[in-house]
Amino acid sequence: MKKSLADKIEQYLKVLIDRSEGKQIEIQRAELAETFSCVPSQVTYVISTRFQEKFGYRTESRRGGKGFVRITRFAVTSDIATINDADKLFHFINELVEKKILELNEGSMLKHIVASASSTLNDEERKNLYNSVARALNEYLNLNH
Amino acid sequence: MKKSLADKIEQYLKVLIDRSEGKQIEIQRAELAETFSCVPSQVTYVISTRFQEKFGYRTESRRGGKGFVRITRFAVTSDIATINDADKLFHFINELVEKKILELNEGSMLKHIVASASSTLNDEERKNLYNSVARALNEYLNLNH
DNA sequence: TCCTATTTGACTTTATTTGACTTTCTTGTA
DNA sequence: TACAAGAAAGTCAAATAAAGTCAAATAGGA
Repeated sequence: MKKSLADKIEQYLKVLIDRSEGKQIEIQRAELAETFSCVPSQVTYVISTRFQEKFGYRTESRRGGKGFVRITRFAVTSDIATINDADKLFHFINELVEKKILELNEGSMLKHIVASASSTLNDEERKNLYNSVARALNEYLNLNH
Repeated sequence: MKKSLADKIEQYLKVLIDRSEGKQIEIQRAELAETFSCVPSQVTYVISTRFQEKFGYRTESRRGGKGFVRITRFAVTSDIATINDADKLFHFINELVEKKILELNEGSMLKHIVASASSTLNDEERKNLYNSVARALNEYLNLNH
């Protein structure tokens, strides 16, 4: 995938978080913008689109001198309950692939299973399936990683 | 039969997929249209008529800057229709692991997901899930071995 | 001819990038 | 202590980049 600037900044931050103690980092918006030669609001954009609560991140910040933006990842697991459509589930699976927790092929396989299985279900059943798979996958990963 | 433009684009994409790692490619619609000197919606047309689920392809996309269209192929086959309960499916998975077609942990993951996810589904949904997983596995196997 | 598949293009929706302006802190100084 | 200056982050809207939709026009085959 051709990476947009937003994608690169996202990836950079995720690596920092991965390597951090406590899955938490503090950055200075202006400094990060400097690093990527972009305007500071670009950083705000990335944070507000990619590090939302529903993706398992929480952010805090402070303005003024010695200001900062703090990003905390809470266990990948805690927002599983909200996965009830194909987009969210696929997003979840894609993230696992990105993080190298799943292989590309494993991700493809899972996505196919879901797409295939859901095609004969009604809306209610489908939601159920998406959520069940997300829970089950998460459960499995918790046990094995 | 004279090849239409749509046919040529289809063929081109299939070659790309064949040569790709993981039977998955990402293209930019506008760029491909440029290559074939046609309007972008022509590409959309090709993708929506030739790369459907029923032909063994799945697509995802993103609009906006650095957007893309991702096409993934999974092979389609048909003689696993009989797998419709947990025992048969688990037996099938175990065999694949024994034959070293699946890794031990891949097998575990699938069994876990299936067992766990199926517990919240009704009978009809459950059968569906078992069969879908069997099919997906078979496809996975066709692609990678 | 009639039907279906293809081609084209105008318009829509979504995502990203940029920058001007606003708000909120911290710190130094009277 | 109060206040002004400066440092950071936030907001918002415009500009740009890509993909999607839909329907009209055209081409090709039975």
